Amino acid sequence: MDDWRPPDVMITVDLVALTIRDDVLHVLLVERGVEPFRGRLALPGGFVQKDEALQDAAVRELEEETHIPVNLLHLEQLGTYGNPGRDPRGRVITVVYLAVAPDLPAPVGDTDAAAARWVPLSVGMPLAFDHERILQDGVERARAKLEYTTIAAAFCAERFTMGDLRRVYEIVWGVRLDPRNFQRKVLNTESFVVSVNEVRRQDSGRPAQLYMRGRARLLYPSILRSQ
Amino acid sequence: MDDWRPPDVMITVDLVALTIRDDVLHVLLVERGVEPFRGRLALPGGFVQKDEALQDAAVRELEEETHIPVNLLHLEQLGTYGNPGRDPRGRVITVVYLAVAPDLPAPVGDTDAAAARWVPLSVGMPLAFDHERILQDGVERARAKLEYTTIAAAFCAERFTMGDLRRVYEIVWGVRLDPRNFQRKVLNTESFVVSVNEVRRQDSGRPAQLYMRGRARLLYPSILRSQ
DNA sequence: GCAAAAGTGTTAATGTTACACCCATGT
DNA sequence: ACATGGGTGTAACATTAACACTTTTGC
Repeated sequence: MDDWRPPDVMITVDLVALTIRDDVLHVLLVERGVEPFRGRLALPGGFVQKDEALQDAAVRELEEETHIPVNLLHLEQLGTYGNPGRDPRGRVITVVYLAVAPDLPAPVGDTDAAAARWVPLSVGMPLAFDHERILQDGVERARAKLEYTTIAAAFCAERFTMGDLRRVYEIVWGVRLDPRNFQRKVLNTESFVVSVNEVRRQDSGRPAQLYMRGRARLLYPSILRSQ
Repeated sequence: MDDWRPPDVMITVDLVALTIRDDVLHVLLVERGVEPFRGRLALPGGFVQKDEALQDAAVRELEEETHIPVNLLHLEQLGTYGNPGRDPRGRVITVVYLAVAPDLPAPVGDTDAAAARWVPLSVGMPLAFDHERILQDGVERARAKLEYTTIAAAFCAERFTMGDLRRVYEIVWGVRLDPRNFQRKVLNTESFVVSVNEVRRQDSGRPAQLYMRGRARLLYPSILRSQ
């Protein structure tokens, strides 16, 4: 028992990064350039570096691939996946973070082949490793958290209208919500959003009030999925 | 970049195991026999073995310390803690599982000093490593999940009364719940509990109907903490 | 009979849903 | 003028909270 050494393992951090683009939920994916699963799409990620906190590694990976300001991001730990055999190269345990980001105008200059890209989530595409399962878990987490947290605002730009926020719920849940009841619920929740006292003109219809994210992180009462 | 190797890390699995004993929430702790933190209380845990799934490691550790039948346990991943510096021996990343168990009569024979023991949670006792923070997170997770899952039944023995179940909520949340409203809510939730058609006499009062856990895992509507 | 806990029923307050209606813009 | 989306008000309905009351035991 004295000479016993723990088995060799490797730790990676992977990301389920979600955004809404053109009214469709998108996930950030990279195309693998090396075996195993060469050419297959995979969640972005990489090894945790020496003396690097897990969440810092997630932020670093995300900044390498996107250029979204960190203050507009929602980032939380999703779970850890470590089944033996999930990576043919050996025992690789991955700590997965869920990131929710607004759809910002794409930064210029990043067009090399290895770069990550936003892929619409609609189709059931094959991913490398156990990433399909992880992606499923991430989407389900986001869906669940819309109900009782203010995570929906993380899908919106810094300033957004009530319609923008409602559209997040409608797209992620795939349902229709009554705009009038929705607005009342959001405004009745202390500090979910704060008014900017400014309006935004759109293609049609009356200009909409603008809001910013408030301090609140939890919603009570929740915004219900059923309706 | 070709010769780069991922940094050395060690993976452990730790447990926040909770139960209710004598109407007080208890956590399973071990007294450390070696440095660092020798003599200090710590969460039970150990290294993940080669080709062992993470949850299997958690079950193994729990069975080594307690002898609770696995089918009566609730077990879920709580989170992964990997800040550099959390363990003075090197980079140790721990995947923590939350276990909820009924308070079974203690098995005979296990009385050696290194064995884990149930410790009442009331006092703010110093724990080894970052285990205080982890324990806090575990208790908060259990508190939150009482609202919208059937996890409360995992604190109860195989057969339990409505009063037993209500007492779980009252103890874990530290509140009083109306027995009449509570019973109605539980019975109105399909498959939260199933009746055994048998009663249990107690020290005083009318004998209570017995129930077993149902198939349901999620509660809708939730059981509210406020009231 | 009395205390204690289980269990049933009723009412008031609160929250949710559905929808009528007005507002401010582009075309 | 009309279409479109924003925004306000209200009534029907469902859920929750509070509590009066009965049941069944031990002492």
